[in-house]
This record gives sequence, C-alpha cells and structure tokens, in this order.
Amino acid sequence: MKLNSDYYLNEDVISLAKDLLGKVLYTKIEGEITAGVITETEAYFGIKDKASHAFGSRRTARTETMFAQGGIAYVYLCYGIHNLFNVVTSPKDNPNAVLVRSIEPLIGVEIIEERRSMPRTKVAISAGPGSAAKALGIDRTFNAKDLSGDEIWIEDHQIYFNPDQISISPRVGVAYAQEHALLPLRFFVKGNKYVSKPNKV
DNA sequence: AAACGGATTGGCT
DNA sequence: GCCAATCCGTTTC
Repeated sequence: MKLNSDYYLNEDVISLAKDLLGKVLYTKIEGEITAGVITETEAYFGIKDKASHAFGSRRTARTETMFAQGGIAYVYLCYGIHNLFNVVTSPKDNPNAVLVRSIEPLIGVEIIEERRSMPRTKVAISAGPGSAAKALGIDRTFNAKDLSGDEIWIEDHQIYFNPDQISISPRVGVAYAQEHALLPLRFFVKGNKYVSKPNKV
C-alpha cells in the first residue's frame, strides 16, 4: 500500500503530479492518524521553472530541501501564515516537486474538523494548499521528513483516473513567473468538490 | 540588523 | 465573486 521509495525518483514530475491524484496522504501526530485522498496537485519542474523556489539552481537554507533525493516533504511558509506541503521528487540535485493543493478527508475526519474549526460539510476544510496541509496537521516541522517513515507517508488505495477524468489548468498564484505562468501544470480530479477556488474549470 | 514579498484564505457584498 | 489582511521566515545588507 505505502508507495515505494523508488516511486519518487521518477524525473517526469508532470506525470508524477497527475499520478498522485487519487493517492492517499497520511500523517500520524501524537498517535492520531489522519488521511485524505489527493484531489489537486501542481508540478514544479526545478531549476528551469521560473515559478519554482529552486529556479536558477538557487540554493539557500530553505530551498536545500528540494535538492535532496526525492521522497521527502518540502514544507514552507507562504504569506507568513500558511504551510504549503510539497512532495520532493527526482534524484538528488534535481529539485523537482509536486505541490499538494487539495485533499478529500478520508480518515480521522473528527480530528480534521477540530484542526480546521469547521464541519466536514464545508469543502473549504481541505481545499486549497494551506487548508489541506492544516487539515492533516502539517507544519514546517515536517519539512525534509522522509515519506517512507511513520509520521507522514502516501499510500496507493487503487484509486486511479483516466486522462478524461483529470482537468488541467495553469498553476495558481504564479503570475510573477513570466512565460512559465500559464503552463498547464495544475491537475485536479474533474468534478471533485475538494478543489481550490481559483480558476475552477 | 532590517527589509522584503509571497505556490493564500476567508470574510464581505 | 471580489478584495484586502497578514506577518513572519528568508534573504540580504
């Protein structure tokens, strides 16, 4: 069930971003397990991607996580408040990553409701990257954690989608990325409620 | 030691 | 659907 560590070494981050739709993201925090089905992702293709923190091989204390071997978490703070969770992919020194933008709550829904201070009936409980991370209790302490450990991991529950069940659009919030701003690198499950607001197509 | 700016959210109309 | 708060970590001086 848990994804093999080789899974994350695939250098085709775009295929991986699509393939992660339907996979189940788990966290275990102080003995409490919560999980959700990934319903929305974005691909960031490393040093040539103007929207990536690793653009131009930019190595800083923060971006170093992305240069590590695939199969760990990259969690960073956005707008001073939101923790955004990414899956680091590809071999060492190829800083590709997949941003998990939305999940559908699956396990430990009561705990998720408590973390988000809202009932499961509101889709905002786990739609959008900041909300999805918060729903699973992911904060910066998860940065660089191994996805094959027992604190955060991803499982295959045999939920698969055909190409016609996946919608594709430009990435959200990367207008500054010039010619890369409009690339079709955002993927989400067609018709699923748990998808972030912007450009819902 | 200080300025910068953002891979957003949610509240309000 | 639109708009504006937020705010601290990151980077640079």
